[in-house]
This record gives sequence, C-alpha cells and structure tokens, in this order.
Amino acid sequence: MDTNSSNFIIHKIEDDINSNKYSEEEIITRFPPEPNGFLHIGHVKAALLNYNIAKRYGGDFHLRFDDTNPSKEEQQYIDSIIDDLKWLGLEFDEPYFGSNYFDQMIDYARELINKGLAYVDDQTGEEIKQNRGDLFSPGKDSPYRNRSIEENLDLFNRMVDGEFQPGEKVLRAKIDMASPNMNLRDPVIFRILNGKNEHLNKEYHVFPMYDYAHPLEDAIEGVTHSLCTLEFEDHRPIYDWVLNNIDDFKEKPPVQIEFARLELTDSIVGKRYIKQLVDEGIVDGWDDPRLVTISGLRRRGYTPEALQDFSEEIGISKSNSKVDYKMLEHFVRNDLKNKAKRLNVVLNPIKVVITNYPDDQVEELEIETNMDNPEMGKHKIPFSKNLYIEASDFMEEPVKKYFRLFPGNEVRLRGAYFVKCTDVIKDEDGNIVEIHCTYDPETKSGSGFNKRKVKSTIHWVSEESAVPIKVNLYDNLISDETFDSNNFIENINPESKVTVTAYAEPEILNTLPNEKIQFIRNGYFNADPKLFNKDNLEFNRIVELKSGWRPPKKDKK
RNA sequence: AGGGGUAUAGCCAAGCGGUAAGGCACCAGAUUUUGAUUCUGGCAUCCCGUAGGUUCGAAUCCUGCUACCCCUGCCA
Repeated sequence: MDTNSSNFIIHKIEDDINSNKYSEEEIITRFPPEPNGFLHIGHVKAALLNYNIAKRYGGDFHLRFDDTNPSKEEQQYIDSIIDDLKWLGLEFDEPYFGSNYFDQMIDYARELINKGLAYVDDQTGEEIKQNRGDLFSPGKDSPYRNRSIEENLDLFNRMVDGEFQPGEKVLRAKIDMASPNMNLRDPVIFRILNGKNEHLNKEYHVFPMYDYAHPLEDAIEGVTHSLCTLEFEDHRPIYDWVLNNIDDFKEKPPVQIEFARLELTDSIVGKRYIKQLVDEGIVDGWDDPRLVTISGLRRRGYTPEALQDFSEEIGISKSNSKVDYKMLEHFVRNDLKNKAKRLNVVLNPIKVVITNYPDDQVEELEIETNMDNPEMGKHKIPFSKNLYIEASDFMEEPVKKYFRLFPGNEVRLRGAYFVKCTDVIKDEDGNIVEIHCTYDPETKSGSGFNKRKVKSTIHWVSEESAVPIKVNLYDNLISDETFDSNNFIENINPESKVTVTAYAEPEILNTLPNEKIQFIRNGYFNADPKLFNKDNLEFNRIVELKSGWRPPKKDKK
C-alpha cells in the first residue's frame, strides 16, 4: 500500500502491536480539523497519513471535528471538509464531533476536582498571564489555588449552570506553576463562554480548552494513536496528564505522536494566511484555483490521485522542511498524461496561409486523441488554407538550435502535412501579419511518407473552424523568497492570474465540465466546473508541460 | 531555572552497528508526427551539521559544540 512504510510512526505502532498492547484491528486513528476554514494541501498529508495507517492494519479512521471554540466555527466549513475528504478518496462513517462529549468532559472535570487536581480560579486573564511567569522564571501560585474541594465543586457547578460571566472564572488543572514547560503551569481547562453549541443545538456556559478536550475526545473514541504536528510536542505531557488522572482511561491511554507539518515553496500554506487572502478579497474565495486548498486545487484541475501520490512521496518525518512545488506539479503531470485529451489549442495565434492549398477546400483529418493511450481513440480535425499557429512556433530570424518554423524551413503540422515557410507578410509598421507556406500533399499524416524528415511538429487550428475559448493561466501567488508572514500580502504576484482568448480545434466542444485536456505543448488544462458553459468555454491551466527548449530572453542591452 | 525538538545531495526522504534506498530537480544520450512522454546513463568516490570518543567496524552508540524550529491564548 504505502511505500514509505518504514517510518518512525509505523515503528511505534508496530511495537504496540508486537507487544500485544493492541491487535491490528484495534488500531484507531483520527483526523481532527477545527471547522474554522477549508482544508489545504497540508491537511491532505495529515488526513492521508491517519487514514492510510488505519487502512494498513484494518483498523478504524475517524473524521472528528474539534469544535471546542464556538466563536470560530461554521457549518459551511464542516460541509466543505467532508466534501473535500470524500473527493480525496477517503471513506469514513458519520463524522464525530468533539462537542458531543461536552457533558462527559464536565463530569471528568468534577473527577479531577474531587481528586484535588483542578481548581476554580477567580483571577482575571491579565492576572493569570502575569502570574504564569516567563520562559526563564517560574510562575506564582494563584491565590485561589488551594480552595477546598467542596468550594471548587460548588463554584464549577455554578459555572456550568451559567451563574458567571465570561472571564470571571476559569477551571484550571493543578499541576506545577514552576514547570519549565509553560503548558504545565496550571493550564486552563474550562472557560466560560455563553455560547450555543450549534451542532448539539444546546446551550453551554463552559467550553473546554484544547489541551483538556483533545485527549478526552481521543480516549472516548478509542483512538489508539493520536498523530499531530510538531508544535504540540510540548503539549504531550498535558495530554498524558489528563488521561492518567481519569480513571476510565488511565489503563490504556492513546499516545500522541508528532510529525512535521507540510510547507511548500512558492505557495501560501496555512489556514491563517489563506483565510486572510479570502477575507480581504485578494482571491476569489476558498476555492480560488491559485490557492493550495483542496477545493482550489480541485477547481484548478488537480486529481485526487495526484495529491495522494504526492503525499506518499514526500514522506513523514520530524524535521521542518519545505517541499519544492515542482514535486506537486510532477505528480499531476504524471497522473494526467494518459488521461487527458490532447487537443490543438493556440494560445497566442499568428496566421498562416497555405498558398498552394485550394481556397475553399476543407479536409476532415483524423487525429489520435492521446498518442500514448490508443484507447482514447481518434477524433476529426478540419484542415484548410488559412490556419493559426502559436506565435512562439515561428521565428523570422531563428536563433541557433531553433527547429520550428522560420523562412525556408519545413515542419510538420501535427496530424496534417509538412509545410515550408516561403514568405513573411508585414504591415507598414513592420509587424508580421501572416506567414505564407506551401504544403506537400505527399506528406499527409499516416501516409507513411519517409523520404525526408523534419525536426519539429507544431500544432495548429484552422481559422474557419477555430473555437474561441477563455483560458486562465495561473502562476504562483507568491515566490518563496517573498513570503513574510507579516506582510506577505504586499508580495502577491499581480499576474498570478492572466486570462487570454485562445483558439481551439472543434473537438473542444465535446468537453465536459471538469474534464482534463492537454493543450498541445501548452500544458494541462481543466474545464472549470464553476464557470463552465457551452457557449463560453473557460479553462484553468493546471500545470505547464516541461519544455526542453525555451525561447531566448528578449535582447538584453 | 528555561524547556521541547530537528540536522543525510539543490529540495523531500530511507537508513535503527556491517560499509549511503527511492522520488523531485538537474545533466548526457537513444526513440519520438507534442523539443512532451518513454528508455538508458550520470548525479553524497574516506561520505551523513561539527569536534572528539567507544568498536575489528559508526550516518547509526557516547560526550562536547554549532545551527535552525516550537513554547509565556480564557485559540487549535
């Protein structure tokens, strides 16, 4: 299944299986997003990691919404997360919700109070902060730290009942105000928020904090291995503390294992930053094709297979790293090369006239839809006297090693004939208006002609039958060097999206929404399902083709 | 009285005491009706952040050092 199987996480799990702590089928993993935004490529890595581990052992995988902060969470995010994960290819039962366990969490808090391990603190937020100390000096005990169990219980019950205002009181774990680990300096475990839990449709006056809620959510669901990102390493002691102090779970608590989050060059990964782009209207929405959100990548035309392969290949480790964006692009190309229709589409046209071709003749030529995948069959393409070719496929004064069209040179028109450039027609300002060529009827595609060879094949469309289409050419939103978390918005590439009108062969009219098409020599494109309409076709470029040759830079003086 | 992590090629990443997998990128060549794809070869020649140590043998074990990342929300 997964090739990169021998990593440190698998080792730990395998140890647990070999020592009979768990049988293979008992392994349960979970992917726990907070529903406060859309999923992105980083979540793909995390979700797939958890999912593939559960699959590997025949255990269970849970999608669980970590919805402990009602002020940030919205139904639209829950919906999108489910949709995106299903699209990615994950299969799971009804999602779990952390908020379903609020009543149990409140009960467990009473257990902690009864054990003298939690207390109600009346300090203000500012006082708590002051007394926490800092990285180099210990904190000070709260004056309320030694209240009696009875008083704590009474106060907590009144918090739960809604007798107090937000900020008035919190419930804290009684651990160690002098711990070198800040997370252990009596962390707040319940705060007062007079919010309605939308999902449960029930009023709550206290909401649990992540550090308290997460281990309990895992334990309640029977999760065995709780995989999270590196920044939670310092939280592992509190994770363990909570479970070791609750009788129901102290026997066989889940273990937290951390791995490095995904970073990608030339892109903005990170919900916080993506949300800012969306909120400020810099992109069109969470599914803007320039974003590395799952929905953005999907709209751009990326496939689930490509994301899965990518995710597999980047591996899992604990070192902070930044994966080259080219790696992602490689896996879409790789997935699409045998799936996409390959059509002649001219992005930047220049007119060609075949001077020795009959004026009104139109030939219906047959052309393979994907030369590397004969199963995709053939389709018809009309050929006539007046054509468009790609401007970059012609050079009036060719540079060395240029073997496309130039005066006196002969090339093949893909699926048609050899043509030789005889003339270049210009207007009074010296701009090229059209290129005149002659064709050789003997060289018709498929005729087996082999008396002479050409060094290049170029794509074309006939002027009369060309279908104008709208094409969005995307570039990265930002370059790796310009990413600065404080003011990255200033460095957004204004040309990250450029829309051009292109000319396509008529076969494009048989395109379906979301279908992938390779525009010969111009890369892979996706029929944007959101903008798709038969009278006004719009495509997004997924990724460019690799090019063994690029036109030389404009003369640098 | 700070604590917790991580260092293997341009970028990811295997490796778990027996003599540096794989992928991306890149380079060279072959095939090619897309300068794509495909194929072949080359890409860490006393080397695994660094300095020592243990060992017949070290990227793997030990010690010191250095660099980078995370932590002082009633966010997750």
